[in-house]
Amino acid sequence: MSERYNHQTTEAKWQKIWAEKESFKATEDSSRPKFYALIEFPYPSGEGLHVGHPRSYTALDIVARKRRMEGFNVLYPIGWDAFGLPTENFAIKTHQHPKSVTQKNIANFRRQLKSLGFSFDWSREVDTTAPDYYKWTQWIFLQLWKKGLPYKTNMPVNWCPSCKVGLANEEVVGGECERCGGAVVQRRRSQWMLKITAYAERLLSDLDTVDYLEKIKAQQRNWIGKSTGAEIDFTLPVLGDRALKVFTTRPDTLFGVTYMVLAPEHPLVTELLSHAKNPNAVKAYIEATARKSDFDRTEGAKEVSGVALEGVFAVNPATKKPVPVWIADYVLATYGTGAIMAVPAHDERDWRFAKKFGLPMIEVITGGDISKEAFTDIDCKDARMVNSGHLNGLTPPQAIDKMIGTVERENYGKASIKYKLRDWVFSRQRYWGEPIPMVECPKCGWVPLPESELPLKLPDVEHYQTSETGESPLSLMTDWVNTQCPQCGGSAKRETDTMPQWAGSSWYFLRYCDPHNDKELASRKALEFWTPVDWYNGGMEHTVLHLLYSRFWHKFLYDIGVAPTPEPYAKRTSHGLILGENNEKMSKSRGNVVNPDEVVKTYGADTLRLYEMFMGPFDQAIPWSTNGLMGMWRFLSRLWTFSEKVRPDKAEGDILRATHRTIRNVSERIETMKFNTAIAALMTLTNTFGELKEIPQDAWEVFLKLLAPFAPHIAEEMWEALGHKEILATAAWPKADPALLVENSVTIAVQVNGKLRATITVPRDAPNKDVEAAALSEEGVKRALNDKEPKKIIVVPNRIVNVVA
RNA sequence: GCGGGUAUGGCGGAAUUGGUAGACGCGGCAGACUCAAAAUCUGCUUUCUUCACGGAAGUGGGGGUUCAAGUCCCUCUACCCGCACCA
Repeated sequence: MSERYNHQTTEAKWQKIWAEKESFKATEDSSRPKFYALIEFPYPSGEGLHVGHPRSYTALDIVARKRRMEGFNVLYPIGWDAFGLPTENFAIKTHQHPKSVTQKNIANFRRQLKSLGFSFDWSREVDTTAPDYYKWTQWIFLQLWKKGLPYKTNMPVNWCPSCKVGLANEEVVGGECERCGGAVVQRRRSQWMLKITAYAERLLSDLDTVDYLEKIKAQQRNWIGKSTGAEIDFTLPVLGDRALKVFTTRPDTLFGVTYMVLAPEHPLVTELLSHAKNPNAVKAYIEATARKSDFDRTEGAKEVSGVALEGVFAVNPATKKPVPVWIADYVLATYGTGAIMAVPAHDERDWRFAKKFGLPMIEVITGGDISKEAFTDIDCKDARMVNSGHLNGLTPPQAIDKMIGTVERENYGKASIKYKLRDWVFSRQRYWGEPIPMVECPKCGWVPLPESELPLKLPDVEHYQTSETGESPLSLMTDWVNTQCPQCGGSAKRETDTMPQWAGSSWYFLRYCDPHNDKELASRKALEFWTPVDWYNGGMEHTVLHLLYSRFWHKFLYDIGVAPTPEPYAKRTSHGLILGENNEKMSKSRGNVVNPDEVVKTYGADTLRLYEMFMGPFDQAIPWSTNGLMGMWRFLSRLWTFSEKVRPDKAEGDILRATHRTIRNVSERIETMKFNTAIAALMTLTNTFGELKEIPQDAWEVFLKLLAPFAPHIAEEMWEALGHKEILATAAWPKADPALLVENSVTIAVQVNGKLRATITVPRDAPNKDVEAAALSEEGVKRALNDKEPKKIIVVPNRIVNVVA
């Protein structure tokens, strides 16, 4: 063994050995329990790997390596989520084909990941842009079509003028494009939609069956946004008593309704307009709101606006009295029924609106002061119904139940549930995505491609730029677009929009189970063997959309008998961001980006892996520290010198106990993702070894096994130096002996009136009397007692003595 | 506004879940080695006070429960993340 540790040769050596031995290849071997560890497959950008990627990959690599040593049959796969905008934009800018850009980027990512020594099964690599992969993405779309889940509709879409692409609501952040940060405008366009709302209830309730971090579940619930209440019909005399349907979560306040509000886009508005005395003012208002972006509408929330439909009234079904009808943009066309009953006394927005326009208020719940603010505390002790006919005297929750009964009995409404979740905008006017396998025939309408024609390959095109009108680049490929209707054989046109990037990532974890299958998405046998994913780790930025979309697709695949389980991921955790050294988000423009290649070259993959796990709690954002990184390098260099001190002895006494304590600590802390303290435990044992002249080999071997998941290369090298022929990666994980976890004697604290005055060392489980006597004979205790008699002595065995004086 | 979270030395952070606050690492200081520097090694390193022994204070602020509180309860403050005119 050379004196100084050479990480470059050692790391290359072991990476080669693992590859040659196929040490991490997963097989469907049912003699051992399976474990499926999953990380979010990367988007292979031109910038190369970010130091944030290895944080997640190392964490599950540690878990995967530990599981293998524990005897599990482990699947830890990797692939590329390679369709998408940045590549396409880069290709346009540099006059290359997106395909070749993608291939280059993948090659670079593959090299970088391999240099970090992750125990991926490289034989199962998938690439969402490969035709034999997206064939199955398209196949899933055809299955969705059979069940009526995709539909095409003309709808306002968020349009990013700079990316020239329609965006899902989820991709618009604060009125700006999530990708480029430019302002988003509204356009009307025909778009493919997926009916994810049909799965809203199951996506919500099945969260109870999975082990996700609580905050992830909370975000999913929040996004789905379930509200229970009632739909109530108000009749509109001007339209011959046709109903204006509203949704409310507060049917108890029905007697407090003083006006109605329709969203400007509500379908009844046009008809009602002709009955209003002020049609021009109303039209002007509607046009003004149409010009506003969603962002302006919500950002201007403090300034309420609206217009009355003068002369138009709706009849409150509870009181039979007419109330005026208004139009205001604080009511959203896209939620509920697009219309509300306004109860200004008990709703903050209605209260603000009524104040501004001088509309009346009726208090129907006591307990607040509605002249100052809306009273909305439904669970307030003093809250009782008033001015509400048969509801008077009830608490609001009682009144809600009773009113729903009344509404249903008297037949002007029904109990109802609404969700915030909206259908998924599934088409993009871009080139670099999966073609949607649909054909539009003038006679037959939208017709799916037969499955035998899949994959529908992306044609090569000269220009990738979206046209100014917003059509996909594929629309310019007339040869490709013009085709025959699969149903009637007549001339027809292909869909030229492509799928969003979310499509390929919604099922990739299934493909890993059987990545080379050309008959099926994956064989039922392989899916039954590997799924569900046992542990999925990824970033918080994907805990809403990617998780929701992939759960949706998975549930659908379960329904049609493809996936064996209703939920794809048994457990989901998240890692925190790695910030720049200046505590800001890493970015080129801030000049604080750390390049993993350089770290690996200078300090080695093991140092990087250890450092990223040690830098702080795994789920928290944490700034990079080059000094901290060097500390890890010192730790490994120091370890290296210990090899010379190893003697073929058996550990005894304190060293044996320290070793077993470390086994327990490291084992537990890997499972709870407390990697920072797991490494601290390894360092503590290292410090113990440092004090020894000779290190017993059995203790040293245990240490190397514990180190192996974290710093696999150096651990293998030192393991081999001991004369082992089999690699460490497949050695057995050590078990802590409970008998060795307890000390023979314990040092316990002695307090006087709760303050530490001395420590005493006594035999484990010594009788309380002996412990008391030892405590009282301590100088520090005597001094603090100052000749006073103790009133009471509390002894917590093996922990603490507190003398109360 | 709603939901989730955080607050501990100069810094990143530990604390067996109510029992010796500051593990581990970084940084700093002193010493050894060296012509010198780097690297390495050895010690010290919460603050105040004391020549010293020792003592006092201390986990964002205030209050409470307890023999005992970073940990439990009440209350206030600050910051971070997500969602947000969602009826």
